[in-house]
Amino acid sequence: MKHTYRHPRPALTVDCVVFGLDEGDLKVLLIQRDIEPFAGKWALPGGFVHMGETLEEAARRELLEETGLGQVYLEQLYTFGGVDRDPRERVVSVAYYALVKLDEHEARAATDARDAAWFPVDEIPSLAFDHEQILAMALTRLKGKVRYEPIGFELLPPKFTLSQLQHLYEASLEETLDKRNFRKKILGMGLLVELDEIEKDVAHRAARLYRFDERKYQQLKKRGFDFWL
Amino acid sequence: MKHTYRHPRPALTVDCVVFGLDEGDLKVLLIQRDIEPFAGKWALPGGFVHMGETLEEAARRELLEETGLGQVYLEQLYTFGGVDRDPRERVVSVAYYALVKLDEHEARAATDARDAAWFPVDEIPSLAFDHEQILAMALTRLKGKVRYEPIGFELLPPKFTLSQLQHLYEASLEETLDKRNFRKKILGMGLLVELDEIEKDVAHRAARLYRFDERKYQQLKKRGFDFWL
DNA sequence: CCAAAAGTGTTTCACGTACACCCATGC
DNA sequence: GCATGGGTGTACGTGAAACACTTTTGG
Repeated sequence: MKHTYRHPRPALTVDCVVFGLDEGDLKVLLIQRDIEPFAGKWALPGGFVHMGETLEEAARRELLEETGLGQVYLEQLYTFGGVDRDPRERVVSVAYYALVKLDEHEARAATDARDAAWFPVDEIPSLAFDHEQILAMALTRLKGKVRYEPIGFELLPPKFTLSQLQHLYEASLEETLDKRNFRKKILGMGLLVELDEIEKDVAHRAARLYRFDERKYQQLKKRGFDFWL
Repeated sequence: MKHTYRHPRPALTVDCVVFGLDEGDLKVLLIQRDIEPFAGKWALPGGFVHMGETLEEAARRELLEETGLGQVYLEQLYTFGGVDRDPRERVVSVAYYALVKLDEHEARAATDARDAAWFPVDEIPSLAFDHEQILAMALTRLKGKVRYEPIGFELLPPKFTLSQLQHLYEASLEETLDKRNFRKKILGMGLLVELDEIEKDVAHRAARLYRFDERKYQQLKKRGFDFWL
């Protein structure tokens, strides 16, 4: 099947930066390319946008096909339109970033034909195309956004300890936080529900578990509430 | 000349939301379409991305061609990929927003064949395609960004009064600010240079003129300075 | 002299920040 | 009993917010 147009067109792709939290370490999901160009190199999961799907649908489809991940938090990052991004032809790529609860998805991460693996954000190998630039922008964005929207919870399991939450913030903000001040502030927002449950199988005093109260957050947001740090 | 591909491709366009400040009123530049679809309707300036140019270059070119504006502050906003955005065929559009010093450009705004005009942001007519949605997002973004980056100065002439600056902030934030607190804060940042000049031709006490010290801002930013409000 | 906007300080209160020790549990 | 992380309160200082009158100029 051939498709002909009066003017040449760039190809259009989506690429996804997938963040996950592994024991307090922020990681990114990469796949190893099995075809040229850049065969053997690591790259962000992504692919061509089909005619009948929106950009976000394309991103979700690629994510599912290449990494087995469904039902993730997904947000558009930026569109990369450098003329020579791809050595074959002009390709414009709409980049998304995703936040996933790693423990729920870890198993299926490497199911496709291509090799997929999680890399700590400070040990990223050299990447194909301009994917290093995309990843850098995603990190900057995550760092900025995590401060004023409670998206961090997308990286944690439904039930979590305050220490886990703190480590998440320390990892994404790249700074250490004072334990008491952190707890004061986060509990003061009233968005966490204290559960009647504690950690298990830990070699020290077990911590209380909490969950994020999405419902309450939506209510407060309507009334002009600002999440902050 | 025909161009043939193995798979169908969306067309790729750029659209620009151009903001200008007119006597304290925030305005947007629109052009009236002279061809179908939506002939006669107002729309954002924009057009197709050529093969040899980046997305930003395309946006600048369209801006120059359709509105005569060059040398403007330009930043990518979002990419709109709804399947039925354009009734003719699949078109994905990368939206940009621009900030222009209106007094320097006003004259040439309506030079092209198409009619161009500035509309106050609260009196926008019904727009072609999904341009109302794009405009709404641009306003939200402007409102958010103006708080933590000194982009507002892009809307003012090189020499301005503190009242002009305050009105700009009041217009983009949609809230009123206390005069004394505003002056204290903005002068406290040390980013404004007091000039040996005052307003002219005003029917009341003339205000002192200031200019923004771009050089100093770049220095402070390197040292981790945060612009705020 | 009147209208219109320019310009100027102080007080109050909330919140961010710094800081150190005891507790519970598993091994 | 010891190692490991869990959990808790106070004091201080900075910065945001509220608030009203005098000054200058042109008409």
